[in-house]
Amino acid sequence: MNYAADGEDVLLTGVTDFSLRDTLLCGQCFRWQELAPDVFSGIVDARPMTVEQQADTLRFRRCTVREFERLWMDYFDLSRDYKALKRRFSEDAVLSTAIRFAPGLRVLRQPAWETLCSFIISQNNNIKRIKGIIARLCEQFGQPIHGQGCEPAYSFPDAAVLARLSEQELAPLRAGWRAAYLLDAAKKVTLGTVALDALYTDPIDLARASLRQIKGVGPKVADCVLLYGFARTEAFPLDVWMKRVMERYYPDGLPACATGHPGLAQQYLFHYIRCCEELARPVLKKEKIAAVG
DNA sequence: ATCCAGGTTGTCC
DNA sequence: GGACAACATGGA
Repeated sequence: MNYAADGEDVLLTGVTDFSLRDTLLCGQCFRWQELAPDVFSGIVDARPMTVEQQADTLRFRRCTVREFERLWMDYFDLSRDYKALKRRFSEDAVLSTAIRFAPGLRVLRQPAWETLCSFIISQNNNIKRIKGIIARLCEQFGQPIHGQGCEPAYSFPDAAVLARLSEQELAPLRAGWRAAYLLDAAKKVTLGTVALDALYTDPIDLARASLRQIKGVGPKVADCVLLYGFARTEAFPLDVWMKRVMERYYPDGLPACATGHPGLAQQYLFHYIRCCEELARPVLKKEKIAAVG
């Protein structure tokens, strides 16, 4: 893997084990938009970006090498050895299948506060609506940025900004009961009751307990935040889909080859089972079973 | 109309 | 500890 300036862009060549599409569309992030096949625009840390993939090259449009190293290298988890990781995971048959289904999947390292809010919003919600709520949150309360296109872009609002707002002021987001949870998160982060910086290094259970002081943060949301916002690959989000995976394939727990990074194994399994949902959906609902007699 | 969506909370036992 | 309804929105 090599990177260098190419005109106004940064060009990354020899990229392996990487799919921009699978990585950005698998439900771990909510602010990227596919402009054309394999061309995505999004905003990270108040920095708008358009990225495109062609085979084993990635182009970061209008980007300096310095910015690439400071932000995007980390964000896309480009330093991790996925090849070695996948080799080890593939000792297990189910994981091997899931990896072959989406070999370019990666776990992003997203901004912590944004990730916390995003996964509070995600609870009992669907991805399309999650994206809508987050978009409105940024438009209403974020800072306008001059983007790369003509449309105005907005940063993700700081915790301190949200902490001043009332539930009524959040009503236009149409976030339902989650609005109160967002405000509680904003207050606790602003006051330092929950110190986000410590969560990069705290023992995982301490980090979980810290996040769970926030109303609306239960075990699943806490682990999503730790995995996607802090690269804590020991975290293992158990949502409805992963519960089906565990029930169906791993009644005795994850295989030994996944120890150490269950969160990364989760990523392949989650994507696989969600895309092949006919394998996972319950055959019949209770009512229908009753009706059939 | 009813069910579901990357769950959590409060309230029972 | 586990079970279970309620919670707001919007799409299927």
